Amino acid sequence: MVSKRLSCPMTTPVVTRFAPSPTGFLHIGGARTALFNWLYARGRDGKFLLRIEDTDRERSTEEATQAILDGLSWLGLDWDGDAVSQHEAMARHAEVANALLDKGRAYKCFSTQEEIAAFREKARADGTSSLFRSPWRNTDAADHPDAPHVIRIKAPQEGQTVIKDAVQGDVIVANTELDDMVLLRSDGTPTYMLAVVVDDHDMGVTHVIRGDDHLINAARQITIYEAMEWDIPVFAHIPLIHGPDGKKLSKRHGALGVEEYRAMGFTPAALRNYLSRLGWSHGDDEVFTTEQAIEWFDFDGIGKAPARLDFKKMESISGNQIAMADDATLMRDIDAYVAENDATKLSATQQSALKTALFCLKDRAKTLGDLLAKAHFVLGERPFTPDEKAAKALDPVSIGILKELTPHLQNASWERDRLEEAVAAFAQAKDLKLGKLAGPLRAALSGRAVSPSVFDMMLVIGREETLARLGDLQA
RNA sequence: GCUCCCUUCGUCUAUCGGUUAGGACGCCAGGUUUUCAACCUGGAAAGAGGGGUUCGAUUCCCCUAGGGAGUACCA
Repeated sequence: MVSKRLSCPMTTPVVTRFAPSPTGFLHIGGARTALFNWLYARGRDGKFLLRIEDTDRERSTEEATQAILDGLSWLGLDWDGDAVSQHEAMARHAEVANALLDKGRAYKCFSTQEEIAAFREKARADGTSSLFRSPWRNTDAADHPDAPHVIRIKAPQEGQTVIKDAVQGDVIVANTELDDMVLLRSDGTPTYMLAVVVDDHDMGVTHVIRGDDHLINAARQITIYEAMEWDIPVFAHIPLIHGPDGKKLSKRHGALGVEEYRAMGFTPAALRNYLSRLGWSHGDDEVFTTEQAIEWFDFDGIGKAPARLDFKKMESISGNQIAMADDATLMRDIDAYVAENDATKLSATQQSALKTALFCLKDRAKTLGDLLAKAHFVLGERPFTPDEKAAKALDPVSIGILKELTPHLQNASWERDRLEEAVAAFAQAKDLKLGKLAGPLRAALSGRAVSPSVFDMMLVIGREETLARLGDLQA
């Protein structure tokens, strides 16, 4: 159920944002959140902004920021304008906290952390609410001591706050559940609650699409919006992604960062397709282009339950995406994959050879690694040293047969149908099944037991090279 | 503890009160086949449990159970 929007979508251009904290690589769950924000904005002619939530100076690193930027770029999720640093807006956050103070919607709280801890302990023992109720909420400024203090929001204590969530529906939170959260710490730095609200407002964010671990936070944030009399954005809290075992994603699952998927040979298009289907659907559509996803994506297709990662399905979608990829894009993906996984890059010769072979490689690979393995016949060089399985196919008898076949190839017209006819005719003449012949031929041409069709390979490498490879065989 | 959210085949999901509960991945059987991949045919496989509301509930409401989140001077 899609709830009513607070801001008017007809007059307000859509602005979404992705706001990761730079404490590590781009998490696969974060990647999906970014993807959803991106799809929503791109499908509505809106803007997709990027904000690095680096207010926690201890844990934030420059490397992590770079890793996130790289991850997003690789995934093809381009953001509008420059990525902004939340940390740099600290002065503005303090300004808003003070404005709230002036409006009487916030107050200085001089309670020490020890006092608060004691309060909570007692509350727990008494079985009463452990939400801290500051004694300073209504104290006159004249009675304020000259001591360190935080600034707290004066949250409503009666009534309820309604989160009109585009995914979860209306979520009602009793205001007795909301505490006077800290806006500005005693050292003058803003808390996350203050910073997100101020930044989202200042950046003109109209739709906040994020993990549902923030659902309750939205109620707290709404109190800030209301105190400042700012427009409340549309919230869309999406369920988190879980590991294959249904548990929260953690180190134990491995494959947490998008770069690991890149290393596994998944293409950006494949990951976009798979990730978009985790928690979102458009009828029975499974394999689709990014353009279609942009066109189709909307909140009403988002489910409410967390989804598990399924590598088998990811591979299947990846295979389909590789098959439907255009050659130029695929070559770029392959290049990046090779550059990252191998010590050496593809030579210009290898690249052009690979390109001519793509037609028979694309539809039989699930990952880029698969594709490359089957491309050995254009990537390798004569003389080919057969791997173990290929060597088995090249027993003396088979080699003898291939030697006999060679002259037939010498004279054959070099077209797919003619080649097939020639080889089939030869096989029949020798009273052999085609399969009996194709095995050794494949081994001779590629040095592998797995490859594209032998006829396609002959077409790709040409007559001269085909004959040369057959000639390399030693009985 | 309290508050909030979630719950359809093993997995991802469709269904927006009336369906033999559909599709996809995976799995099983058969077919096709020059390997792999692909493809074709068929199959097993689901509404957490219990109450309501209704002529009729997977669908609406309540309870229970099981998951998850929040309850910070973390984000």
